[in-house]
Amino acid sequence: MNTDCNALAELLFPDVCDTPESLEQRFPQRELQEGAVVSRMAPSPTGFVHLGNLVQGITSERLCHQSGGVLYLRVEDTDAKREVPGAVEVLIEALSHYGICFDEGATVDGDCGDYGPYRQRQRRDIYHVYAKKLVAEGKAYPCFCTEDELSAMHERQEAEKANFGYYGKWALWRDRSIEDIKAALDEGKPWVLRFYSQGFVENKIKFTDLIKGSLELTENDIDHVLLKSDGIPTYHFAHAVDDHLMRTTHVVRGDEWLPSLPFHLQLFSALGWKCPKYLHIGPLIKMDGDSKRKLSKRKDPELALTYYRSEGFPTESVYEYLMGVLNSNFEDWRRANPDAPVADFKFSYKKMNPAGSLFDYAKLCDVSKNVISRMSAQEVYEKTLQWALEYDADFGAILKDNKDIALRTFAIGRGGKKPRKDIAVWKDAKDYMGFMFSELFEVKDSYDERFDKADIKAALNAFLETYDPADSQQEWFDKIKAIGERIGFCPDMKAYKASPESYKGSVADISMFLRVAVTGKLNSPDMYEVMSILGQDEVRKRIVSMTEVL
RNA sequence: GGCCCGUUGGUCAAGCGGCUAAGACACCGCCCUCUCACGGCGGAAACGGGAGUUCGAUUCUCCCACGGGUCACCA
Repeated sequence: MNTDCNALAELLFPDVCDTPESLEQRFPQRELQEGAVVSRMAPSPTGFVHLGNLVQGITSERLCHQSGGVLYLRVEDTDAKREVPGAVEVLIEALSHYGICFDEGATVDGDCGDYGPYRQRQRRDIYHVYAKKLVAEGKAYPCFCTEDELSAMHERQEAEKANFGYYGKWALWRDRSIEDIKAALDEGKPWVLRFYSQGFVENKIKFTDLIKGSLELTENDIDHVLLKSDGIPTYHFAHAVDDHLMRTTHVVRGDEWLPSLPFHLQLFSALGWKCPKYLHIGPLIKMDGDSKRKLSKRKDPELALTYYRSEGFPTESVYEYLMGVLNSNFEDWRRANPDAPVADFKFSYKKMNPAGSLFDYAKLCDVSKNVISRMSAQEVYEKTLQWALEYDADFGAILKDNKDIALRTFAIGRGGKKPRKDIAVWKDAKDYMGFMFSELFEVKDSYDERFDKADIKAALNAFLETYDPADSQQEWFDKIKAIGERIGFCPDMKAYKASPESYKGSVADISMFLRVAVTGKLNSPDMYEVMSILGQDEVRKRIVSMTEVL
């Protein structure tokens, strides 16, 4: 048997010249401090970067960089059919945009690091060394089944209510003689390499996942494909070989991989390797009608990272929201350390929830308002401008041409102990401050019908008469009170609330008359500030035109 | 269908055998206040169900229900 296995290995992989030993030497153990985590992101280059990638990326990145370890990028391009040109660039760009930077691995212009190549298709020869070894040891064998045969098998299994898959009596090529194999090979039939599973579904294995805790799984009895007919490995085989040779200590991935974990464990064991620690992250869920489901690439635009960019969420907001989902104590930490860099937060996988989390848009907006409220006016201006130039060109041009006004408007109520929180996404800036620019100013709201138009007009005219841009805020406000008092509006809010029926209204209403005239809206930031930024001429012009339409 | 994971207020979540079961978002009320925003105070709101183990279960075990994931030469 053993001689047969060796002969088969030679027959299948005549060109392999490297040995497992030489590869071990080529990729030695990393010399890192005690407890250093080596992890990776291993996406397939589909051109679509989603929240799940980021969640996994943040987790890996924190674990590595908090421990003095290494984070690398490996491109899982084993499925040529799904590959999209330029996807690697898109991915690297998107992740670095969110602060995920790699220490080694695939880069835009090649590889960086001693454990490459980091693109799986370029590692073909490496996989074949181990494929040959497994065959020689009787742990893998070629299978010549066609797609049709396989699907026929699946149907029969369905009819017999048997478990699906290539195993036991269904594994047609499992114990074939070398003569049969030779014959098939001579006919030029395509073949895949399958794992010779020694597992039984009757057996349970115990395993501890760093996030899920202790698990009891069923042993794998399926002879999974190791190498596809083009000689390129499947995910499973590549995972074992790469993570071993690249000296990965922690594998962070979505929990959709949990069902194949028993197989991976078997593979590591068959190859004689210690398996890495695993962290299986629960999925991001969303409400769909009354039920929940995993966020889907096809149906949910909010899964794509580009969505947040075009909506105008600062990258920090998305990052901090996700950090809060991963480690819920992050929120408390952030409140206590409003200005500290996120890297100061002690991230722990132990705080991660084993279940999936529902994506909460309202929460994201709240986080984002807080993030933006901590920024300087300058920063808000720059980021709004950057966003607008890309997604709202007209607004972008206005911001660019009116930098001073924009900057001063963003500065209203900013920087203090209790900053305004009006903006969750850059898009909000337009509604918030559009009236500051003549191009966007329009009267959107109207006066409450309970007010007499003559009173409104009188108040506006009185304001025009007494308005002096040199007034202090107190002087300005005193004048408004006086105007109101003269026409029967209470100047003192407390007195007004005590007996509202004694007055036509209050000083708040007089302010509102001005506010609608000047900003076109019922709500706005501080009127005194707004007026001083707009300037006397513009303020007068707007009030005059309001008196004309009344 | 097989296998696996999960289940604390509307949502995110603390909790890890004994608590009046944190906190945040959203919601409601009040206060502050020239509107809004901010801030302050308060309110409503939860351990899926059933058996065990235990002096005592949200916490441990089992069963059920529900939800999710996975069963490819895709990752």
